[in-house]
Amino acid sequence: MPSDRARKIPDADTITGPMSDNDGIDFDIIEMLYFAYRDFTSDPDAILSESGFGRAHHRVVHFVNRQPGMTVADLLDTLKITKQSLARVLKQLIDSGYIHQVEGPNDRRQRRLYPTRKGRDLALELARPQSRRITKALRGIDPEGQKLIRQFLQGMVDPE
Amino acid sequence: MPSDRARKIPDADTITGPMSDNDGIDFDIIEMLYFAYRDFTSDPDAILSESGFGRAHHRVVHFVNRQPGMTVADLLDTLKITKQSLARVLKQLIDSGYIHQVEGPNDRRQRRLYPTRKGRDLALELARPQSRRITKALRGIDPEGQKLIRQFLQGMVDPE
DNA sequence: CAAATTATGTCAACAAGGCTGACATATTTG
DNA sequence: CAAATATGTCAGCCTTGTTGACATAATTTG
Repeated sequence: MPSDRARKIPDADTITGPMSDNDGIDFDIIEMLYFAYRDFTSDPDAILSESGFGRAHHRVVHFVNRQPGMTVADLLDTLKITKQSLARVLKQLIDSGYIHQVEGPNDRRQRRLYPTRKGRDLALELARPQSRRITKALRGIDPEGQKLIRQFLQGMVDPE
Repeated sequence: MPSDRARKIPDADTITGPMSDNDGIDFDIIEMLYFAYRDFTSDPDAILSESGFGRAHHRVVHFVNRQPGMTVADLLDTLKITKQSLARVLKQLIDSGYIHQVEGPNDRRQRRLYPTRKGRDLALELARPQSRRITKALRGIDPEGQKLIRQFLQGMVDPE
């Protein structure tokens, strides 16, 4: 049932020319970033959906494995989400044995986060296809070129 | 109320060593992609939230501006989402005058999508901060290097 | 031409993962 | 002791994805 609001002919306020890199805006890179990230996350997403976890769990597992012993506050700073959002997924990861909490050694209010063996294994399993994708994309690019790519990606991040 | 399940001392199943690039996995690039994309989308997100739109609207406005006259099916192929998801945001964009539908010239079932002036302006406004960010990240990288970056990003995308 | 296929729209329900606001508790700090 | 800090939790809301089912108009096919 195509909507009855479709016109037969473009009216005066219908733009027909494509937006292209002419305007000094690099639409190609903008789009490539979108597609690259979409596919980059698709591999772990597929693995996670089997365990009933999602992308949010992936991030938490990843960063806790990268920096075991980090506090909840560290994680909130890294992810830039609210503690209520974090609490939901963190609780599930703790309850299902992927992450342990340890009382802070100096400050007993803190909950230091550590992966379990199971948590480490999951993090590695999720990283593997992403690493494969990156390796493939870097194929044929020499170390200098790879350094430029890192520099570019780093330059895209807001300075802290 | 720190949970009563926090241990005082890491037990046997607590991994304390960080996951690092040793395992042949490039965790640095994995993380940089996450941070880069997060910040890359933050600029348009901030603009959109003022108009009551979200990231999904951004994508639709972007692609319709990139290829005016594309059909709904084209858009579904590009975004790889379901038509029900698309319908929600597309309807809002049409109702608020950012996008027009025109009956397909050969196939009258089709709804060709075109931006209005307002839609084009929005797409450009959203692209501008992203373009600025890219330009900044590319600063000091010569054309050959920029080509490698494009090659890398393209290589991250699944072949169609 | 009748039947099947295609392009699109729509209703309903559900899930993930963001958000805000408010409040509670334990611990540390001044 | 009072204030600040680290964390947890309840309740509700929003966006944006999902599935399944069904409807309509137009085109294509046998």
